[in-house]
Amino acid sequence: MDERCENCIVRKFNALRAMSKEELKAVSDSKISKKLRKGDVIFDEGEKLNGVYCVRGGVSKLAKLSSNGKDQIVKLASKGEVLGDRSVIAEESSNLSATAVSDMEVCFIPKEAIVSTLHKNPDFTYEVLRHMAHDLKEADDVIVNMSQKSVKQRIAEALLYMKTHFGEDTDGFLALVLSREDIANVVGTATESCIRILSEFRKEGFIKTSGKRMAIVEERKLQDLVDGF
Amino acid sequence: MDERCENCIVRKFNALRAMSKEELKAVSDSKISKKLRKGDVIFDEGEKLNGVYCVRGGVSKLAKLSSNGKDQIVKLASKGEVLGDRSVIAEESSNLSATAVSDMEVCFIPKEAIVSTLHKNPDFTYEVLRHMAHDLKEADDVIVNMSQKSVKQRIAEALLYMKTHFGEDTDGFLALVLSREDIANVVGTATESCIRILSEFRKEGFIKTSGKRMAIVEERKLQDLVDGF
DNA sequence: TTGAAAAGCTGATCAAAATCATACTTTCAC
DNA sequence: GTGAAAGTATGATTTTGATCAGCTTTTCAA
Repeated sequence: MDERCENCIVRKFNALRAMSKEELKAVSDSKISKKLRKGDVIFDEGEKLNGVYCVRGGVSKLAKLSSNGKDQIVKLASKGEVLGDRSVIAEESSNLSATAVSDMEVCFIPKEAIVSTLHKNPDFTYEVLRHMAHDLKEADDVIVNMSQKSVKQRIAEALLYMKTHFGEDTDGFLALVLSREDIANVVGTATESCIRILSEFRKEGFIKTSGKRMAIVEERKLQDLVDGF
Repeated sequence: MDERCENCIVRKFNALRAMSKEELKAVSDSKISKKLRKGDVIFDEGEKLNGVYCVRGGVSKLAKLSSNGKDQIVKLASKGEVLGDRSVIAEESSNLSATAVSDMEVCFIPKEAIVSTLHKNPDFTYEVLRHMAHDLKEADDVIVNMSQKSVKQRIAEALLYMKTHFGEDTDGFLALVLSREDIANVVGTATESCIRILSEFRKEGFIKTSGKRMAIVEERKLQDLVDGF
C-alpha cells in the first residue's frame, strides 16, 4: 500500500516516468498515500491545491458547478491519471472539484516536488506538456459534441466511452458504475432525460441493466447512433 | 515587417519570451512572415503541421467541422497567440482548422526550432505548459457554458467576450467584426437563432448595429442576462 | 455599374429536451 | 427491521431552439 513510487506501476501511465531516479525518490519520500470511499471529495472548486493527486486505483469525476446548481462532469480520471496538475502549474485555485465515484487509492504529492522538477528536468516538463496537450484536444472534442450532437447520441457515446476506458466485469457489465445523475452530468442533460433515454436503449435491446449496473449488448447499434445513422 | 523576433512586441505575450537570446535568434532566422487576407485558411483540420504560427496582428478562428457539416469555433486567437502548438507538441495532425477572420500578419516558425528548445530549455517548456494549462481551463469553462447556459446567454457572453478581448473602435463599435454565422458557430447554435436573438437585443436596446458592425450599449443588462437575472 | 452570390432577416412549424408532478424502488443509518 | 432519503422511472406539459421557406439587403467581382 505504501509502496515506493519507484516500483509503482501506475507511474508508467503518466509523466512521472520521465523523472530521474533521484527526483522520483524525493517524490516518494514526500508523498502521502490515501484511501478514499466512494463519494469522498478529493478537492473542491476554488480550493488552493498544495500538490497533485496521482490515482492508483478507482475512478474520480472532475466537475464544475454551474450557476443553476447543476454539476457538469468534465472528465473521469482513473489509474495513472494525475489530478490537480493544471492548478498547480498555473498557480491558480482549482476550477474543478474532484470526487471519488468508486472507492479509490490516491497518492498526494506536494507541489514542491513537482514544481522543482518542472524547472529542472525538461523531459519531465515536456511529458507533462504532452499530457496536457492531449487533455486539451479531448476538451475540444467535448465542446464540439456538446454543441452538435443530440442528447441521445451523447449518452450512447458516454456508454461506449465507459466500456473502452473502464472495461467490463466478468459478467459483461460495465466495470464503472455511475448513477443516472452522474451520467446526465457527463453528457450535460437533465437526469430525467438521461433515465428516459437509457430506458429506451434497454427496450430497444441496445443495453441491459441490473440495478445500477449496465451492460452494452449492441455496441454496433450504439456506435451507429453516435455516427448519425 | 520582417522584423527580428528579438524586437517583436508580441513575443511579450507568449512563451517565446522565455527563450534565450540564441534560441530566439535561431527562431528569427528560420521564421517566415506572412500576410493573410480575411478568409484565408492558415491550416486545415487533419493537416500535419511543420511548425507553429505566431499571430502578429489580426484575428483567427480555430474551428472543428462536425459530422453534420457545421463548424464549431473553439477559440478566437489574436496578437501574441500561437497556433498549432498543440499539434506540434503532441506530434499529431491538427484537430482544428485555423482561418483568418480579419486581415492578418503571422509568422510561421518551423517546428525544429520549437521542439529543440522544448527539450533543452525548461523555462520555455514550463511557459508553454502554463499557456496550455490556461487554454485547458478556458476549454472547461466553454464546456460548462455549452451545457448549462441558454443560447441567449451564450450570445450575450460572446458579445461581452468580444468587447473585453478585442476592444472597441473609436466609434464604440466592437473592433472585431464577425458574421452572424461565425457568432452562431462560436456559441454553437443555428445562424437563424443567432440573428433572431441579436435582433432582439437590438430591439431591447442592449446593442446597436450598423451593417455588420455591432456596439454594446447596455453592458450591465447583457451581463445580468449571462448571470441568469 | 450591375448582377449574381452571400449575408442578413423574419415568420411558421416542428422536434428535442427541460420541467413539473407523482410513483415506485433501493439503500442505508439507526 | 424500519423509516427516511436517495435514486429510478414514467407521464404530461411547456419551453427552447432547429428547421424550412421566402424575402431583402449587402457585397463584390466582372
